Amino acid sequence: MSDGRPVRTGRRGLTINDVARAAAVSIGTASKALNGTGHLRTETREKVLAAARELGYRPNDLAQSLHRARSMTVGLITNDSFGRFSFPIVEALEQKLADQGIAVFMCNATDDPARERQHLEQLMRKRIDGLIVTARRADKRPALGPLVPGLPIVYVYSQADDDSALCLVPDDEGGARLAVEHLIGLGRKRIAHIAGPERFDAVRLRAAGYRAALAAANLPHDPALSLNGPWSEAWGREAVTTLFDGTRPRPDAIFCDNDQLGRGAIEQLRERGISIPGEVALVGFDNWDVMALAARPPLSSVDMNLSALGHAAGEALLALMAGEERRGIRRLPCSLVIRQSSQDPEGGALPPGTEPK
Amino acid sequence: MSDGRPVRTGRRGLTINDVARAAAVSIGTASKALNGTGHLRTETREKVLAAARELGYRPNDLAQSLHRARSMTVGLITNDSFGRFSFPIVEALEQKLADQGIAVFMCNATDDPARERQHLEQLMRKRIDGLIVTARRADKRPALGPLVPGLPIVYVYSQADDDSALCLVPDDEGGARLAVEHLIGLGRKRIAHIAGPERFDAVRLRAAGYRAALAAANLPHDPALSLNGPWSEAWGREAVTTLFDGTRPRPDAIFCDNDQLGRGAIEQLRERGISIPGEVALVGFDNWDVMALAARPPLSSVDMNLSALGHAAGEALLALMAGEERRGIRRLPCSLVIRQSSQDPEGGALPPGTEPK
DNA sequence: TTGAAAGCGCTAACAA
DNA sequence: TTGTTAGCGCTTTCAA
Repeated sequence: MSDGRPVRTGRRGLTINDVARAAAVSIGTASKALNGTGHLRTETREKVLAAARELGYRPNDLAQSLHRARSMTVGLITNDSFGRFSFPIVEALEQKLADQGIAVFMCNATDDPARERQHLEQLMRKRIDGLIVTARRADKRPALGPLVPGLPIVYVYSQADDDSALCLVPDDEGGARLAVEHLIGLGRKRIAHIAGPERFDAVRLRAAGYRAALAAANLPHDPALSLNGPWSEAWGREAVTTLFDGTRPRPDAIFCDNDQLGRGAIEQLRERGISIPGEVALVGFDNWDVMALAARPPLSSVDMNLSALGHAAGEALLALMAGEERRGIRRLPCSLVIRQSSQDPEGGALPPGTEPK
Repeated sequence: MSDGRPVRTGRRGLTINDVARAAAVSIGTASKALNGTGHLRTETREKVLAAARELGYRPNDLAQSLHRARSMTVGLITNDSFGRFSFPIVEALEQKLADQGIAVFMCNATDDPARERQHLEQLMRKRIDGLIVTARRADKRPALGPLVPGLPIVYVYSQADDDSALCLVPDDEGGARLAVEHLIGLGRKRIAHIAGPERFDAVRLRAAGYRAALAAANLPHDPALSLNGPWSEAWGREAVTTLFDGTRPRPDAIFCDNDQLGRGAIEQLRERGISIPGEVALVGFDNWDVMALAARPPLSSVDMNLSALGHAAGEALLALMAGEERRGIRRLPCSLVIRQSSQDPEGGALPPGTEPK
């Protein structure tokens, strides 16, 4: 085994050379055996494999990448201080890529463009094969593409101000329509909308979906029933107070732009002794279980299918990396999770595109 | 510029060779200039740097790592599929390491040992310089060290069943003591404890802290005031119902093992018309803002300082990577965030180790 | 079917 | 102070 040279020291691992020597073959042969390439006698191939296993050999991806000009890594730049929305996305994404042997560098930029640049620079030095960019909300952000021409990029839960960019976002409008159609299906006629801050793209889209659903059912749209405010439970409560202040006909259903608003609304209704879903049915947005399930009664909610979004993002990045051309904004469907707050008391059939829970 | 050889094709970047040629120096000189090593005339150094900038040269970390046997990457294996706890940790950690030019591979194992092994294998092939392991709860897990001898590992918010492992966790016992001492400081004598499931290490430690604080103040420990149950708001509500069922003297304060329990408790007290903090003061655990702030009144809570934990983990990993020896369990201090649910109505001085908010 | 050798882009030891 | 060169561990022609 010893050949007169100094013993390998430090954390340096075994090389393919060691395997070749142990198997008494050339290094080229060992490489072919290990990679399943070329034409080799089965016997030789197995001899090498056995030696590798025996020695506990682990190929060095760094060296491999150097040669192949593919690092089998991608970068992930996130601006959601790693929250509730990006995590399910990232999780699915990571899984999808790991299945292809691709590892993900995680970088948090926390909305600091300088930090983002710095990360991008680092990632490029590591020769990433692709990049995922994700953010807190689906509003436009400066595109990264021009900084790194040729690098495949997918924006997910995030949109770039560049038509040639590929962006994956939930279909907010469709999700809202789903919710409101469901309420209409319950026979409700006066459906209020407790909405988030209007500067959010998602908020405007959900409002559009709300109005579209009303229009499709020939229900009038009463602007007095749409209230915008912050993303908080407190606003959900306050909005209910306003809606039920007696100056206008009471709504018989409420669509809320997120589950915190929904929960606040439910609490306020409960305190006023208004029955749910009897007098007022509710649907929230996000399907954040910790909120939706803790509400009394549990809150129906639109699910953005973030895992599916992450999965799709992984798939899209792989496609781009394979040389495929993709661009534009893709809106992925939401689904509706029905809980007690909007349960049809009659137990009627569910509208299509929904799932009971 | 053209030297007769074929034009560089594909996504292959510029090499140090290109820079050297552009600056009309040798490749060795270029390397020294770029790395700030060796002795070079300032003029030459700047000429090289200028050429590099001009060309938009980015060193190839892969090649560099191959040579230096340091990849400047670390792996992060997480088992918290939920993210709420690990994210603040990971965020701080990533930042700490990025500052040192180290990038983090994020791997989600979702509690599947096979997946974890697979990830570890991948990471080793990428020649990571270190590994962080994090989990959902501070319970013991099988150590990874034996699988990858010599690799620096830090367990954070997670403990390995191996004395030689380095584990960083929040000081649950100390945190609980902080909370209960605060309640005692408010003059409360009968302090209940709404606890999580007993199989959790953290739950047992918090119970110990609770008892320790009582003992230190010479208050009796009434077992009837300690109730274990699931981590849900529903259990928080139910526990209050039990505590106030009239069969025992009423508590005048409650310490809850997390903020969901705390919020449930507050809601139930509110429905019973019991004033907070007047009749009953409360403190929760986790300082999960979305819960603590939405409660009425806002819930005081123990903060595990997860960012500090992440920062410390990064620092510890760097130390291990630098060859330092560290082992054992380190418990990092929690702090107390006081809100209305336990605000001293008199506005007295705060006990030490706490922060108002 | 196997072996030899030229590089992938970079660093560091040694020469000049 | 600068240039030359031998690798780092691996893949892939091209010969044998």
